[in-house]
Formats: sequence, C-alpha cells, structure tokens
Amino acid sequence: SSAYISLLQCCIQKRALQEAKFIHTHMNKTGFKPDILVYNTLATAYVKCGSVADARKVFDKMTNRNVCSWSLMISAYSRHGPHREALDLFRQMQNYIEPNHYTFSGVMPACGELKMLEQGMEIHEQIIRYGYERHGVVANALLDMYAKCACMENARKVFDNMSQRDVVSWTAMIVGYMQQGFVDEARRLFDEMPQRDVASWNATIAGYAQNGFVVEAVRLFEEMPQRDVVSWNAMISAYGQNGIVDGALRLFREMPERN
RNA sequence: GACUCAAUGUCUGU
Repeated sequence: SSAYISLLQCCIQKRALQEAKFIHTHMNKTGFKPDILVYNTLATAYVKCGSVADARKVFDKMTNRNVCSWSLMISAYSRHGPHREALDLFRQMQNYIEPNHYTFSGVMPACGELKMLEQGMEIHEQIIRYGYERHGVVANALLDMYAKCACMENARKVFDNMSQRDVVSWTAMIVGYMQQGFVDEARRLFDEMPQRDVASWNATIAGYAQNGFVVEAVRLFEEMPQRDVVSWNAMISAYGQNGIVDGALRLFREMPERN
C-alpha cells in the first residue's frame, strides 16, 4: 500500500497522467484492494495531472471516505471548476463528517471565484465556531475570499488580526487592492512586506497593468530578481491591455525559450 | 505541541 502511495507521489511530482492511469489499471488487474490512503493519493494524482473527472470517478467509487477525500475533491473543484461543485460537496460532506482546516482553506477560493460574499461569510462563521480563525492558511484563504468579493474592509480585518502574516497574506491583499483600483494602498503593502517572492512581484505588475500604469509595471519587471513564465505573460499582456503592440512583440521575442 | 493520504496568493485561457 505504501509502495503504491510512493509511486503515485512520483506521478504527482512529474505530472504524469499516463503513468498514474497505468498504476490505477495495474491495481485493478492484480486484484489489489486499495485502502483509503491509496485512493486519496490516486485521486490527488489525477487532479494534479489535470484530470478532475478521473479523480471524481475514483471518489465516487470509494465506499469509505475520510476528511482528506472530501477536502481534496473540494480543493480540486475550487481550483479547476466548476466552482459550484466545490460548494455542493462541502454541503454534502457535512452529512457524514466534520470539515477541518484543509476543508475550509479548500472551499474558500470557490466562494471568491463565484463572488459569493454571503456564502463566504457563512463559512467564516463556521470557521470561528471550529476555532480555525487564527490558523495561518485558513486566514489567508479567508482574506483572499473577501478580497475577491471586493470586500477589502473584511479582508483587512482578517489581515490585521493575523498573528503571522506570510507572503501569501500580503500578496492576496495587494491583488485585492489592485482589483479595487486602490493602487497606492497596494503599492504601500508591496513596499512594506518583509519578504517577496516571484508571485508578489507578478501580482503587483499585473495590478499596475490592469490600472493602466504601464510605466510602473515595466519598472518592477526590470527590477525583479527572478522572472518566471507568469512574469513574462503578465508583462506581455500589460502592453497588450494598454494598446502597446510593439512593446508586447518585443518582449515576446526576448522571452527565454526555457519557459 | 509537531507530523501523516488532502489545504491558501500571482499572468493568460477554460
């Protein structure tokens, strides 16, 4: 059983869908009876390889599901859609089992994507009842939900109440302020944040671009210590969104092949 | 308290 889990974790790391399917088939052919851990890892492998549908088939066949099984499917729908399905599963699971911090951080992005502020606030209440309000990952997911729902007051409250803010907390706030057009406040956070990673730079660049500040976006793009494929795409579309076609073309030609 | 098979932020598209 743990051999299967290790194998599947290799598939997850390599995003190897065919290999995951092969292992799945192999289990069936040999009459191996996977336990709940193997099923969960198999479903996760399918999700990470981009096939939520295959993960769902595994999930539906499981006769025993634990909180991990539910949480992984909820997160999968939150990330890949349909987002409604994440909320439906979240409701369903509670007929059988208690959600935990993984479940809550998995379901929040669906509320954010759907801009379902009321629903998000209801789950926030539930998070408080379960005592997860101060949990770092859950708080990040919560403030991001409020930011995506254009409710920066509540996002800020969560942010200010956190005992430990990490790079995710700061970046989610920056994105929220940028999307509401509060460019100066976003920039203030960017300057104040204790550490930045490539995602924080990318988010700020994209935010400037969406608000028409191409010059600032270019400045950050040139200043940033590392660029990834998201940085290049963000900068190319920064030019595109603001009607600077030759800039977009020039960057496209400069973009390293390795991305 | 920590860990486990599952969780949160950035571009484009869906």
